[in-house]
Amino acid sequence: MSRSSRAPEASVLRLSRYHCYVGELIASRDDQRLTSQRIASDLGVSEEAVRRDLSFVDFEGRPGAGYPHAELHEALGRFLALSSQHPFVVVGNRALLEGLEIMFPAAEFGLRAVAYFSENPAEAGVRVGDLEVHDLSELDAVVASLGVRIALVATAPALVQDTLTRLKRAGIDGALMLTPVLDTRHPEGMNITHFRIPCTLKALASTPVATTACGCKA
Amino acid sequence: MSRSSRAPEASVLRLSRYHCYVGELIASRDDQRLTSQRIASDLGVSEEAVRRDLSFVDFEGRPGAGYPHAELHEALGRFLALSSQHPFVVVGNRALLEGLEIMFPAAEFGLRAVAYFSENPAEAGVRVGDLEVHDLSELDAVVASLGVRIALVATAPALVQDTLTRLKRAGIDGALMLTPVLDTRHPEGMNITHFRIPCTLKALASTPVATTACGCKA
DNA sequence: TAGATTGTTAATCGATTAACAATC
DNA sequence: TAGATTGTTAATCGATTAACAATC
Repeated sequence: MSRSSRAPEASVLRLSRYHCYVGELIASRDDQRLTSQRIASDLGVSEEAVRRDLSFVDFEGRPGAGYPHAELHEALGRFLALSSQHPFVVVGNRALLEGLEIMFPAAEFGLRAVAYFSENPAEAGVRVGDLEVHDLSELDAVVASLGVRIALVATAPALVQDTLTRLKRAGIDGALMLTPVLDTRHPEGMNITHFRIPCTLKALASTPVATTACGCKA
Repeated sequence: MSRSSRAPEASVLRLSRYHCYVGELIASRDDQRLTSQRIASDLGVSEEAVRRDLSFVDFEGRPGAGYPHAELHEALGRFLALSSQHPFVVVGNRALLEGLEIMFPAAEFGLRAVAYFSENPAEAGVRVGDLEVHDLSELDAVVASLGVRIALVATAPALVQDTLTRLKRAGIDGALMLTPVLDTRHPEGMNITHFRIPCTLKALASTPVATTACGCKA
């Protein structure tokens, strides 16, 4: 059931995991019953959390039965404002774009890279996978024609500020920053999540014995 | 002042940011006074949080004056159990390793990649930057000889479980996973942080207007 | 109906914010 | 000393856990 109040950030992040997860179940023709208990155990969260998270979505489970795969997936996509293969762009260097395709097969997670941009003008025009690499100057035109809203930013640290400004101007309003930058300034009205690789590596070095620890709340 | 109780995870992550930050100040010969207020404003956190976080570190600031750069950096490094250029290994594919060097210049953040491993046996032997790429089968020997403890994992999703098992056996006890996997199982006693790229992209797509939002608590 | 599982409310836990006495 | 800034304690906030009535 959908509530009046907005879902907390932590719930939204878990809901997006459920979306990937259910998508994968559907793709693999899974037909076992899908209950909060099963989701919880597969994803390593508590079953109460699963039910609580799902209560923010405009969708009802069946007491005694669980959640029908297709309807749940559809409802999660609607809640998260996702199309079936949600589009995003990537900005980085050619090698990284190539490597990323192997590490992160977007289609398997219900996403689709629709444009690549290189920070290096010399790399414009080459192909990476199915896509042509564009120069950063083409951002406006390409983004406008594709109607995409989110970006994965993986440029060199020095180019981050400029890249964010360009992305914003081109109409991108959500960015995931893979490039480590200490500075936190970013364009007004843009939604940014930082993955701080160096900080997290240092935190891992420090963490004592650690029996179990997963992470990344944002 | 160092406290008896352990610092919360969120504080450890911020402390590791302060470590990068102060290291950068020192490298750039900064000589302005270093106060909780300045750190807070530069890094986008509250000044109370800065003081609170630093209270876990065995080190005292000077009321009315602030924190001496070098001593603070040294104390943070000690708290986080870091050497001056803390070593880590990376497992992925060749293109990604190359691209990563541009996106994440480790030395600037007080870290140092000491060994690269490719999931693709055909890529063993090639050079990326200053390092030779090793085959995964060499993990044990290389890690043992270098005495490294943390890893950045960026293999294809299908190889993650195997990679983690090998890393653990080789003596690595902390890993940052860049590869998206839904499954949460991982070797006992290993400290793992997941950066969930697809989930975070989906969450960004969903997030409403957003005036300000930074993230990644883990 | 009985068994299973949902949706929601109340209690707990942890982290953040604010306030202030201690001190260079 | 006076001004500034620290370290710490108390109050607030949000998220997680646990418990249970509602329902297929």
